[in-house]
Amino acid sequence: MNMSSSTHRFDTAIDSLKKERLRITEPRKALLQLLVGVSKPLSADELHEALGAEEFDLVTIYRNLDAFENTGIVNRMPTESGKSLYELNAEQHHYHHIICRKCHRTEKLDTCEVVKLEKLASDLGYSEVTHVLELYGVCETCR
Amino acid sequence: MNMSSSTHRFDTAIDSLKKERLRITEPRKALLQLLVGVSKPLSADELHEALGAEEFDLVTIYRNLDAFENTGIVNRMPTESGKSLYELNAEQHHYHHIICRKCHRTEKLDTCEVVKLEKLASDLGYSEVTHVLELYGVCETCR
DNA sequence: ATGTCTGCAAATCCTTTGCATTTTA
DNA sequence: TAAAATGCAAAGGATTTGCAGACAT
Repeated sequence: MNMSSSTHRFDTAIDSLKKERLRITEPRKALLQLLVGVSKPLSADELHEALGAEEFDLVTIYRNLDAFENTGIVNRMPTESGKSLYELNAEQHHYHHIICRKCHRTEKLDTCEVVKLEKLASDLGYSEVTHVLELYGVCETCR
Repeated sequence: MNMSSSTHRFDTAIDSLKKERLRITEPRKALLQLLVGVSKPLSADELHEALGAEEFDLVTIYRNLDAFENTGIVNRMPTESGKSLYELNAEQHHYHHIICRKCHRTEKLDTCEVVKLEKLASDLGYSEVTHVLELYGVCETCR
């Protein structure tokens, strides 16, 4: 992730906020800055910590992640453990993750083979079809 | 789902319990009976309700679903809403669901195209690879 | 100026844990 | 009868809500 690409992703996100008439506040800027620079999905709590914890309230993080999700800026994904992870919605490229059950190491898998299933679903009459797909396993170092 | 197939699935599940030295109790029999006869994944709470609610404690449902998951009798899947759904593990046939965001109607999609991704993950050195995949959309009647 | 966003506190929802009692094998 | 499972009560963790004050437009 080089600087100009992060900058671009940040600007794009800010534009989305403006288009939705959402205000450009300090917490929102900081959260977006963080999200564009990060390479794996993080929980609300991890994002809160990464921002300094005392800086902004956890509730604000939740509310903004929610707002970001609604405007399509971030993707939320529920995990095996029941807690959700968030990542910037990389429109350009759709991928999934493999997550180690023990150390929670996370790596990208840069293919998405679910297109056929989505087609099946829309053939059944469903619209706005999206999916949540995560792979779980035990990584080499944890085995 | 005809009677003999339910019966068979029930017996198979009971056998798994015996093999794991888990005891065959009233709540477990009732829960399995329910699970084999049901066609879509249900939450712990829904299962509890379906069993009569006063019959057994919700905690018992949770503990048994957990035990069943560990012995491979049921699959647990986290959902967009943060709550988990459970279904009998149909070893014979792997499939996923499409869930309506509004009415929560659930239908099976009888293909799984994720095999390639799992292979990718094991090539990365991960073992015991499994996945969670759910599709979300808005069904015809809700649109 | 006004409607939106924030922080704080408290509530809610789902799930888990502790412990005394009952039940299964 | 010993180990495991249950029920009840209470704790826990993640997320949401209410409301008064602060801030962006």
